[in-house]
Amino acid sequence: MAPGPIDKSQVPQATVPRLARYLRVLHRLEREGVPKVSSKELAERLDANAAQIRKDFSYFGEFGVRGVGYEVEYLIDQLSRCLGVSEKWKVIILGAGKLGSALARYRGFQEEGFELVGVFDSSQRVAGSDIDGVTVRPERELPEFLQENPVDIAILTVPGEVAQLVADKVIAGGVRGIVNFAPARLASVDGVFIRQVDLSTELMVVSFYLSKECSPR
Amino acid sequence: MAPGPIDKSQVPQATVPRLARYLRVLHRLEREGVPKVSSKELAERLDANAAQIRKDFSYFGEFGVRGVGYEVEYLIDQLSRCLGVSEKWKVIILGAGKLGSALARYRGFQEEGFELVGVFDSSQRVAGSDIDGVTVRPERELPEFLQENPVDIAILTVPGEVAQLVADKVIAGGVRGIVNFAPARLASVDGVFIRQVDLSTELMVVSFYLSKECSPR
DNA sequence: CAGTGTGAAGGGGTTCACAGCG
DNA sequence: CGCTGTGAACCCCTTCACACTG
Repeated sequence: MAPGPIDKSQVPQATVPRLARYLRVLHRLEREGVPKVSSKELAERLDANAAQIRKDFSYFGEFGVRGVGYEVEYLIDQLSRCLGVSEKWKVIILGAGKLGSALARYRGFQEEGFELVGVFDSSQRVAGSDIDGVTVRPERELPEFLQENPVDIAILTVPGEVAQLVADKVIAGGVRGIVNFAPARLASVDGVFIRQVDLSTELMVVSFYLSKECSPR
Repeated sequence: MAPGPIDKSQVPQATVPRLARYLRVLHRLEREGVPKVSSKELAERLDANAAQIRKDFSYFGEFGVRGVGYEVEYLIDQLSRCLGVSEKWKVIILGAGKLGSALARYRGFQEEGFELVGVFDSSQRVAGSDIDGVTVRPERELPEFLQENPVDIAILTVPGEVAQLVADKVIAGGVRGIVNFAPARLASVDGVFIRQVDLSTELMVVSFYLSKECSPR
């Protein structure tokens, strides 16, 4: 692959979440003190296809040594850079309900370059309370907060009915990335990346494959 | 499409989660009192392609009336049956941590034919506590519980290190479907459907598309 | 004649197979 | 000689276009 900046539109969308998974396994290998790894070994750990892994890497550069494999630490550096997790991203959570506060307390996000700088909720009841050191603020303070504290990514865990409204507010406040857990499609906006996550569909997918058949009538 | 039982392997994997989303929009239309809908109208609500929707339906039967569209209630019945959510599925949650208890309290699951019959946790501290009427039990009671109460689906929200261990236990206990939120691939087992959900990758996907570029070195 | 149902075309992603290199 | 990097084949899925029908 040619050197120089990579055109992201050339990278298959399906590749991106896989890179994140590769990175997780690589971190584990690093902790285990494994210095190098082949695409075949990685594939076994992930039960994936070795060629797939090599091709995914190839969109970004040549990270391996032919006949040998990949140096774990070097590969982690490269993939982190490709995924953009070497940068420090400022994150806020909108909606301190069940899911929102669960995510706020989740360590995993913090570990990979994401810094939770605020939690907002419309309810007066939860406002002022504290989630692992981050204060829950009333949602009406959001515009002012965004003006004073530039935020990169917003996680939406609000009810579906207000999701679009809240999304509009964070976008107006300069947020460029949204992970939406609310069961509502958000209108797309130029320059803003929106990722939809549908937890409630997951059980139905399982239900589909479990149910014996689905004959008409 | 021919009548009679449908072969699930004929249905594209990508179609299944979409059916769940169609169903959600249809339920909203039902609540709004809309009696019928065309694939074009559905497509606008979902921002999807109308032909896609029609093709997805076509794997299961002919649900519409040419020149008219689809009757909302009838379509809901048909899609529910296809997805298997007309049946009542018994669900347990393994791991009453942040995410586990958030999911346990989540109403959405209950509404679509899924019945939460148990929550289990390895910690003595949480065992005995109560989440919206469901008692959290110590994990060692799991085998006995599964013997007395047949369970269809298990939701895994345990730490990654013990996920495989816990999965083995529920499979041994007769569970045939697993939704795994733990950041660990589970070994596949014949006759058991496993769905992997990776929350921690979602932020990285956003980070990828936000970061300006990823030039080598 | 409007909107469904669907064969066929098109595109994207995965897998193969092997050339290339350490 | 072994494993990477990658063009090409393959496969799955999406989209188009239109025949079909209430």
